[in-house]
Amino acid sequence: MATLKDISAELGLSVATVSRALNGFPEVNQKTRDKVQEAAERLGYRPNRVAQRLVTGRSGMVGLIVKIKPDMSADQTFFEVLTGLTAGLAARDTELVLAVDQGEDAVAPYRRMIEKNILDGFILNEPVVDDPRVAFLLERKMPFVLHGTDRDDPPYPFYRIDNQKVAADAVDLLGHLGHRRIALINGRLRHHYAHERLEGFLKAMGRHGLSADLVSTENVVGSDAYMSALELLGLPDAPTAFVCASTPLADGVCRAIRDKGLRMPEDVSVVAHDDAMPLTKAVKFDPALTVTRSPLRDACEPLANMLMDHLNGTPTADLQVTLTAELIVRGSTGPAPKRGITV
Amino acid sequence: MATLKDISAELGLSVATVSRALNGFPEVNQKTRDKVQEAAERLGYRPNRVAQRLVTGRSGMVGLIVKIKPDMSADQTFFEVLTGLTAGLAARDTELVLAVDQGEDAVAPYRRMIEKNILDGFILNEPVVDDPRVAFLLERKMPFVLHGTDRDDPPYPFYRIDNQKVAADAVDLLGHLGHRRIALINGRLRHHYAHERLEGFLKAMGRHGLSADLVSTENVVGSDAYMSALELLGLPDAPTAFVCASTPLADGVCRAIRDKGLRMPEDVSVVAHDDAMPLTKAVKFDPALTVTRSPLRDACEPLANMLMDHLNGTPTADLQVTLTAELIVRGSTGPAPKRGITV
DNA sequence: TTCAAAATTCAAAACGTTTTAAATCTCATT
DNA sequence: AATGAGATTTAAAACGTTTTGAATTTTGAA
Repeated sequence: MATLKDISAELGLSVATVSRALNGFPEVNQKTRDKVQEAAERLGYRPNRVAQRLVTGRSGMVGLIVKIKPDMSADQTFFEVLTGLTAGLAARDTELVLAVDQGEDAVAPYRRMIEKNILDGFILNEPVVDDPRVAFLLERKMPFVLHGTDRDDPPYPFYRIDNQKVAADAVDLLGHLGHRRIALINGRLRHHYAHERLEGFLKAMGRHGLSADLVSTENVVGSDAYMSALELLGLPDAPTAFVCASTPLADGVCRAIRDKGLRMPEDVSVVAHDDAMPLTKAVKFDPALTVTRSPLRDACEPLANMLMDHLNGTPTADLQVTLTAELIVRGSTGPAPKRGITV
Repeated sequence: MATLKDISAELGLSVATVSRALNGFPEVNQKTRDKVQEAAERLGYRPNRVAQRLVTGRSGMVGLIVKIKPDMSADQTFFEVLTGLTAGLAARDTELVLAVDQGEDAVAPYRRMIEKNILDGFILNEPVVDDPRVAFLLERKMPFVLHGTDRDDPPYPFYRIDNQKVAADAVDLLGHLGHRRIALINGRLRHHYAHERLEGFLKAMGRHGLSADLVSTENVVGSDAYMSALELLGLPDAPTAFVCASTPLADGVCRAIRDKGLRMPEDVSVVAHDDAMPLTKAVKFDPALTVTRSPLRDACEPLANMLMDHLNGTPTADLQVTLTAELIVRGSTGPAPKRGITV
């Protein structure tokens, strides 16, 4: 493999000039630059990244630690995330190193990777409230970006959606349609996003002068949501609308509505948040699902770029991005039924 | 971050001695070694891998390029592979770098990674016949190990199962049970393993003096196998037994058998090869599936170790492993029915 | 023609480790 | 006390790059 020295010997130039010529420094003569580039091409020169990294102090690698949950099998989502991240990182000449979290202590794999001393930073996802990984990385001063947040006023770079607004938009839509009894089918409160959704829901309900007594949390999969919805629909003052934290949860809710002999949207309306995972497509629902939409895959490249910017010294304040999810009204929402429903 | 120089300054020793002490060289005085280790501990010394790699010429990273097929969603398998590989590599202080193959030319991502000049080797899987990636890596003299083979007499390290024997064992079992009309439901012949299975099937059928005219290839998913089996079962001289290349294919075959109003194993026997993927479990079949079994996840750690050995100069001949799959007889196979079946 | 300024190039240091070859130390033998 | 073998340590080179500070060449004006 040709080195800078080979090129410099070939052309009778110093290594420094060759380096600068190839790296586009302004102070090198155009003729020299041309010669150097030609020779580099001819000799098949490829910079030795290891040497570059030794001198720049960067490893050129960032870590992603994937948590393997025994119950869930990886869906296409994971590959989308992977594709997005590697694409974004490749554009900045950085590699993605993968490790596997096998359950134990959440920070253990991060500690291991840090001690190996080969990573410039991390990409974190699926934060829980006051995530211990976040605390650990902050303490060790290891750069990272978070997809989502783990607290209300985070001192680190993140890329998230406005989860309060997600819930509020859903409530506003349903409120304007005349619904008074609106239920929330939320995820696990250990996730910060679930907290935010709940808060947004409560505030919006308050603005509409509605009582927010129909709240179910800790729903993980569709069948949880199914059970929760069934129970809520059995109440004397049952909901006429559901706000769901995800499309899989909405799927469970829709099943419950059907099984109760109710129609959607005539009897009950449903709004869900849609991360646009390939498995449960909102448009595949019957009727198609009204959603707040924010494709997960859209987050990957920004995340990669933000991490690189962070490493290059961009101040944290400039790396805190909150997106607004788009509200897409489809067939699963309609005007509130004229009177209460009894089953 | 403490360096060797810091330790050497601290103790008034030379950097060389410190390095040797920490790396367990025999020529350093025990007292010195103790002092060095204590100081390293105290100062929190971690070797700078980049520097190590610059001098040793190794990057300490190997690549895995995952091919994303738009149709299939990743099953748990991928995570098992990932877990196995990272565990095996971590034990040898090596990281796994992931890249994504987005469809284009099969060798393109390998070329990209090679030109980046940061990988010591590759792990390849799912080879096709005369795999272009293999040809490319051989030509570039880039070390790799292959899970499976892409040709009959491979000049590279591999870890595979004896696919001819897989098919032969199935045929032998069925032959001894009195079956004369045995069908093969095979995968795509572009995969070398499918070739080998076919060859083993044909040879074994020949040994039993049976005509191997019931062969279906190019079955990718269960529904393909369903159609193929349906067609074969409609023939005048229909099969009384099926040999299937995988459990998902066996699932399709079983559906076809049921839909034809036939019983398993009374009317038709089924044997499949079982890579022990979590999605389609052989024991979940009714009756449980007779299989040749060879868990995919068992291959991961050996593969990682073989690649490391390969990098360390172990001759290729010592790194060509062929395992025999275990034959597990369960309820899906029984004696051939007394007379032919007509539907 | 001369000289200062600008443009360009250079030599050398630095990054943190491993490894080679040489130097020093220790200690038993003469 | 001198010798020499063995044990231990050292200085320095090497890996391939970037970068600093100095040196050289070129340019343009006086």
